[in-house]
Amino acid sequence: MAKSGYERATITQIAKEASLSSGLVHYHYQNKQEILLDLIERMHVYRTKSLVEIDQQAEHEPLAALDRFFDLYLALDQADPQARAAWTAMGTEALQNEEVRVRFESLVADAAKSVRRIVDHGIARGEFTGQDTEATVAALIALVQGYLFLSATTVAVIPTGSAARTAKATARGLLHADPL
Amino acid sequence: MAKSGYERATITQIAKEASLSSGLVHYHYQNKQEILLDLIERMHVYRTKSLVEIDQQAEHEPLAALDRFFDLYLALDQADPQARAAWTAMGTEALQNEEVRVRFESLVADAAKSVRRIVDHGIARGEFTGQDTEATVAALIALVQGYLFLSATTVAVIPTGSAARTAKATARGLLHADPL
Amino acid sequence: MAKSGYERATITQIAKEASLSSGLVHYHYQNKQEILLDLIERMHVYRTKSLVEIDQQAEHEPLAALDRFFDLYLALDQADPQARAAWTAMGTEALQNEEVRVRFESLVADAAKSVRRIVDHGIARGEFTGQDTEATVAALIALVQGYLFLSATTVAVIPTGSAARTAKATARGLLHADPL
Amino acid sequence: MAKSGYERATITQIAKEASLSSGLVHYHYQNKQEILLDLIERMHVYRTKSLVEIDQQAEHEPLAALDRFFDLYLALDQADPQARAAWTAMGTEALQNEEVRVRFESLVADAAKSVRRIVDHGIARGEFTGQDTEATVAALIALVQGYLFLSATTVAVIPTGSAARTAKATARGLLHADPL
DNA sequence: GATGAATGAGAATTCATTCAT
DNA sequence: AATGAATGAATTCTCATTCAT
Repeated sequence: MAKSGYERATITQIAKEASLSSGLVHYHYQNKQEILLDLIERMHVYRTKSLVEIDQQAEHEPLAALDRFFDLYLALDQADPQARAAWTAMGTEALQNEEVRVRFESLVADAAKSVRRIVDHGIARGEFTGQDTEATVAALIALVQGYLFLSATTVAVIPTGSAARTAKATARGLLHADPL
Repeated sequence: MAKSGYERATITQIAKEASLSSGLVHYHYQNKQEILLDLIERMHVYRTKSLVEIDQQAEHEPLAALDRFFDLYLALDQADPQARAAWTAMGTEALQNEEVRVRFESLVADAAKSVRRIVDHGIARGEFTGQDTEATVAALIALVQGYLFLSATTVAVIPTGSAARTAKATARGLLHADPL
Repeated sequence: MAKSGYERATITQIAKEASLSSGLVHYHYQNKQEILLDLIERMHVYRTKSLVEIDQQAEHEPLAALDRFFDLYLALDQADPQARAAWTAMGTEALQNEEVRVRFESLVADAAKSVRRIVDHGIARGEFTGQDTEATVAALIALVQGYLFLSATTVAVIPTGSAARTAKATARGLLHADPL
Repeated sequence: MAKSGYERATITQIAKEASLSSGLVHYHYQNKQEILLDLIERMHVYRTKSLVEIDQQAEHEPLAALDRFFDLYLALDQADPQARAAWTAMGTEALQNEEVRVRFESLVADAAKSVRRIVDHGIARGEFTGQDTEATVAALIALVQGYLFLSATTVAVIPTGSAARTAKATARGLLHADPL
């Protein structure tokens, strides 16, 4: 699904890639959508580990925590490229499928919660300034999602290599934090 | 395609919605992909009109031009909701299809060009400050794309109503421009 | 479906037997069940013609009309064997499928209505005697259905050749009519 | 199989309903058909007990024996509803499957044998009159089978509650026995 | 230009049956 | 005896595309 997107990924291909029979896939998952929902669940677990660490770091080093957040979602070298592609596949299907949308939304909400923690602590510590925290958090999340999507489609406009770096710089500008 | 996405839209449905027969659709378009490519082309024409106006405004009122840019892509009340949905459908298919990707990329490039003009003029006029123009432009485009996508999927995280307003505020913070 | 029953009949087989592609079958029928429902509808039309004639005859020659009724449903030589098999297939699926059940029921109701007409006229003319008309009609319909089913399954118990003749004799006994 | 019919009943469902694993079902039965054949065999044993009693009663009280026969197969309150449904499932599959047909036929033959005994004794005792015993027996069996089937499918035509009662009345008419 | 029936290549899904444990 | 994962053939259904009219 990460490779081909939800629609184009066939059960047969998925099975073959996992060296399974197609029947077995349906033995474990009632239907194709369930595979995607499980993928989202696994993504949740996968990301939660890192987000917990970031949450801890947020308390004392909010700026470093923010950098790490961007690295987690955007850094092409560090972040699992499969995870990036899977994230996009989920989001894409969420556009058409209510059940997927709801689960994907909670994935985004998790990320937003961590960002909010970072921003709150940064402001509390005087490292960031910002009026509308809500809007800032939304902007940072949108930034991540936008970079993620554009780096996969519009190579020329958003130089892929520097998505995380650019995001970090943008965030600093937005939060009036010390520049990179 | 805007309604259901590229994959889920069937030729028969498209034909019915246009009060045509499916055969006639294939008389005018060689295949389904060509319909999408034509849609992208039409989107290009459709957006070009507005972008030309924004380009003109950029010279003397860069901040107002920027606001108008966000309204064009994000404002739920002003922007054509079909256009928003169509944009997302194109982008989604661009993820899987090289030919679509290339055309979609030029759509994004058009938008990026306008933003760059705005930023350049704003800096020249002393209304904006910013070090890395390239990064700023990329950030603003990513912001638009991110908001567009998230407002369609994660209702709770990004309050749909205020996407354009939030984007405007973010941009001001990023460019050190006068706040809203 | 008449040959193999509803479940065992595959769309592919049905298509092949009609020299069609399986896709075309689904172009005309939304799903397999619709084929059966159409078959019931056609059976209704097919039987209605004969039942109308029987209804007319019932007025002046109730006994002859009754004979003709049995011939219509049971006579192995006269009745369309495909129609007999189709009737059984419908009834069988009606056991499991509510939508089919309802339509099949109205098929049976049509037959019952004709039988009631015959019995009523016969009693009015003094050719039949019988106390509980309702029960008699039900018995005659059950008789037809039972013979139909048993002649298809239990060759030894119900000698197939004489189903109609036996039914006629039974009906005479039941109605105290002149014997065959 | 009684619940869903032979085709729709899956081994997994059967196993679950019996609190077994699907593998164990196949340990005891070579294939699905064998389960049905065993069901027929069990039905034979189950019915034989009652038929033996009816056979005994037939000698001295043929009319009462006949009533009991109808109650055994048709009475909604007395007869095991599962047995009724199972009977129908067997019969349905017998239409398509020769091996099942043969076994089901002997089930019907058992019933027919009892009915014949009843009729013979009734005539011998002067309680019944009838010319063609063979035809009368066939009619009574067909009546049972027809009621059984119609009461499961055509609720409106055959009032379910009174199947046994109606059958008894019909039989009396047919045999010129004292009315109910 | 226009229609819509027709095709056929998949796709998801089901399920009896097998088999390692 | 018992489990339940695993297989794979079969089946329904979808849909882009073609084509006779």
